[in-house]
Amino acid sequence: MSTVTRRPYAARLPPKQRKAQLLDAALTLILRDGYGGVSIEAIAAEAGVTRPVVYGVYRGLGPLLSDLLDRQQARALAQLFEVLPEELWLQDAATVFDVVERLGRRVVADPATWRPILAAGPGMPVAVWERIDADKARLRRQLTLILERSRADLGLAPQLDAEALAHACVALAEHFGRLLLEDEEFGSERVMRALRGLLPPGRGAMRPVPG
Amino acid sequence: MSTVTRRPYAARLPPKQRKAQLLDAALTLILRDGYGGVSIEAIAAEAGVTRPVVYGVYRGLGPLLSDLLDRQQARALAQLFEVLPEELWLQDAATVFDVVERLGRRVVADPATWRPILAAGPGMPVAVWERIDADKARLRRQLTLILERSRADLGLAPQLDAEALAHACVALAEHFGRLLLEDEEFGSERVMRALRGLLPPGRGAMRPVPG
DNA sequence: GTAGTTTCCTACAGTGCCGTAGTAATAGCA
DNA sequence: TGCTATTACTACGGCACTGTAGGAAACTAC
Repeated sequence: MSTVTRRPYAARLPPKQRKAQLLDAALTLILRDGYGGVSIEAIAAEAGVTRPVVYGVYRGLGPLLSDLLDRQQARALAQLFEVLPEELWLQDAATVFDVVERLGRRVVADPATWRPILAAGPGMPVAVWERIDADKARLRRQLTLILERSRADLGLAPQLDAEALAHACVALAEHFGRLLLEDEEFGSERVMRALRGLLPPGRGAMRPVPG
Repeated sequence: MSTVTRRPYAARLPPKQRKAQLLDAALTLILRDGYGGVSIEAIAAEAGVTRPVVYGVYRGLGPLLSDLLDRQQARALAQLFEVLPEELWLQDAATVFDVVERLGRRVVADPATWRPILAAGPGMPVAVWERIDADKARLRRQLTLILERSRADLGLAPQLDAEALAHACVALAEHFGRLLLEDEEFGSERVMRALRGLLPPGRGAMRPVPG
């Protein structure tokens, strides 16, 4: 009479839904424990399922994370390029600030997307880091073009290195984005106020808006 | 006749020298493979020694890294606060640029110290990250004081958030420092030229130096 | 209700690293 | 030359995770 207590069956799901659920579980883990706590084991546990179930739909942790990255990347880039479309024209300092403000709003409105990207912190797997790094490079290229186009209107000196400025902008965006998400001392209103102070008559070689 | 091949004895060292050697080995690993490859196992191997030797002088990986951090932190902070002493007075834009240039020179002159700090990348242990984060906070505090003191001379608007500006400066310093060390496209002369373009008449709400 | 399919679980072998107990080699000194 | 302290090595048990093989449950359709 050996009633070996068997684990109760988890809900049966078709592969597609199971995949989505596993990605959600992985994201939850990342948000709660950081990247360090991510493993097949942990993801399975978080989803209330055993490891073989994970191997049933993903060949391993790499492919799973890659899939998660695809999803998160799509979400993040959509928000980003909505605010920074290729044909964007920064006609004056007010426009610049508007862009910054809208970016900030996206970040605080959707922390589940942005925290794993901005609050990189320690323990991030190499693959993830490389992916994010490539996206930052892409963003910089786009921003460089935008800045070149808006150079005259923003009063940027002709010899100014637009690519370097793009580097600076992305680095600052990343840092202040992180501040928005992580720092309790810097609430979003303070960050925005500070940026307003740093930016229009201050940021870059920007001349005050005439009129 | 069982000649079980025994590992040749490594040179015998007193604890103090052994410690130094292990720290060097750990640093080498970090520089070569990134933080991801750091473990007692790997450090011992890098030093040509077995694990128990490591446990003989350190209670574990944590204490070892902590000790390494002490050493590296001292080196880094010494360079940093030499350029940014507490009583520093940023009397004009030229002084600002001078500080930036000197910082850049330190970084490229001592990559072994700065790469593990700036080129954080993935896989960094939490303890290391927290330590570096705390140091950045300390740097920001000091910079905030310096900026407050120099506020009038730099023509910073009275309502400008000096702490936020310090955040921006440290983030930029970090990013361009990394660029100096890692990016082959951005050689040190280009980074410096770009910073010169971004800074004096551009950075912050800085008025051009009169005269 | 029974056969077939899908989905899940248990169980095991394998790997890499940790930490420690016990033993062997070396170096310095009598 | 031998004795002793110091320092190193071997060998083991343990943990957490990985992947996979094989069996059990649950749905589906007839």
